[in-house]
Amino acid sequence: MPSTTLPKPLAHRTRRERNRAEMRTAILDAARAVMRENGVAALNLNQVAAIIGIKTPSLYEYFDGKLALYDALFRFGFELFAERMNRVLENTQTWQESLRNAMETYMQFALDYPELYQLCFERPVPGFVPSEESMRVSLALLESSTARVEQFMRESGGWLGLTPAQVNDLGIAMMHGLTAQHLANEPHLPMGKGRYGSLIPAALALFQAAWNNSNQTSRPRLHGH
Amino acid sequence: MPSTTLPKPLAHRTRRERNRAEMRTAILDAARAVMRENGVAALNLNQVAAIIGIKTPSLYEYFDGKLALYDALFRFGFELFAERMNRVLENTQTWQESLRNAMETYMQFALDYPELYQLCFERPVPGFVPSEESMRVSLALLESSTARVEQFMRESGGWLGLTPAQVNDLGIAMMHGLTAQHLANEPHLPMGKGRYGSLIPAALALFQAAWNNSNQTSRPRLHGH
DNA sequence: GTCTATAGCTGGATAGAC
DNA sequence: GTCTATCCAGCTATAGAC
Repeated sequence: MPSTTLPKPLAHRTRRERNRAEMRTAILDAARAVMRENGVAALNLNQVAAIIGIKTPSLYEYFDGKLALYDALFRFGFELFAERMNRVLENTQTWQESLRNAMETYMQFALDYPELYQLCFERPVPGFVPSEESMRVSLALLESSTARVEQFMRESGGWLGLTPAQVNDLGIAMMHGLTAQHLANEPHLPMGKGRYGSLIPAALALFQAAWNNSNQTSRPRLHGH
Repeated sequence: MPSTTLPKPLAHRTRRERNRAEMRTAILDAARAVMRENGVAALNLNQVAAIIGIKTPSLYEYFDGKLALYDALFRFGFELFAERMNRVLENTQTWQESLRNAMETYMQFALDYPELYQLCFERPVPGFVPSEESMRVSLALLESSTARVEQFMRESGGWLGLTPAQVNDLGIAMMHGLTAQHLANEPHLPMGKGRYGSLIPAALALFQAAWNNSNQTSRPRLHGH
């Protein structure tokens, strides 16, 4: 029968008929599923292979080993995060908007991709050192963030006598603290719900109040109401 | 020589001449050393045994296994932390003092005992569930903390319209965020130094400013200057 | 590229002599 | 209580046939 020489429909193609790139993403997806189930540190190549229907040695056609897999995931995670964060900050006008968007994006990322969040921001894998390229992404993000704070502070005056970098770090600490506590205590609840998940507005109010206070004591109020 | 029948000086006694309680604490100490070196998740019974100069099977005379060891360490860590925290909060008068002491104690504990801090507050061990007794210590601490905040808020009026529990959680998140970032980035620096380690005063200023702001907008200022 | 087979290692835990 | 000897499981990684 000549019909067997026709290409099968996409939906019927098995994994081993995919191309290299598709296989790599399939492997990364499977690895993420395993990490979500067992914890990031308990990534297991046998399980990964089983999920996508191949045998463990075949993985080595696509990745050099377990650490290479971690590295690819780390990079992927940071790029995904940076993309989200930059997109969301791109068109914000006020520092209130920026801070709010940053906090919500950070927590939402942790909820959407807990395995990537833990790998990228909590370093739970002993002996794993991320590649330099990933660190560059991280550094660039931090710098643009500080620059943004600096810009806002130039426009609006002092802020408790802190430098822009300090204000930025304070925001990061708050953001990370809320997210870490939310993930540790109520990871099943969406952002906005639960003991810590609901506290982003409160955190914003904290910064807002401090800003109000700083601006009315450090110099004359220009726009009282 | 009859002198050999005399008891050896304490300093010369080998570990196997100690009693049961001493052995248990020696094992726990060795386990902590291993966790500090390899990471909390990479606790290894062979290494533990080697450190105190016994063979691995002998450990089972004192602990039922690896998980039992984790559990004992978790409990020990939480009791140590609660003791420190309660002692330091006992005689504080103002909320400023309390918050400052709590933050400093939390970060100092993380620096003094990074392995216990990670085990107790970051849960890096897949499959390990702490015992109920330890959780009771944790819960009691949280309750007394919230009660303290409630007391302060009764005396000084509203706080950005937040409940005492919310204010408490906000403080915990800030405290945890600063500490986690400090440990992740500059664990070698003491408290008060470094990007995040130096930000406790800034965090206090943030809460102070918010308190000022809240109290002068929600009701007339009684003691202006 | 995928497989089978297997090497090689690590590490937790047990049996039983002393 | 401590040891030696050993088991067993799990996992990474490689060799070599197909």
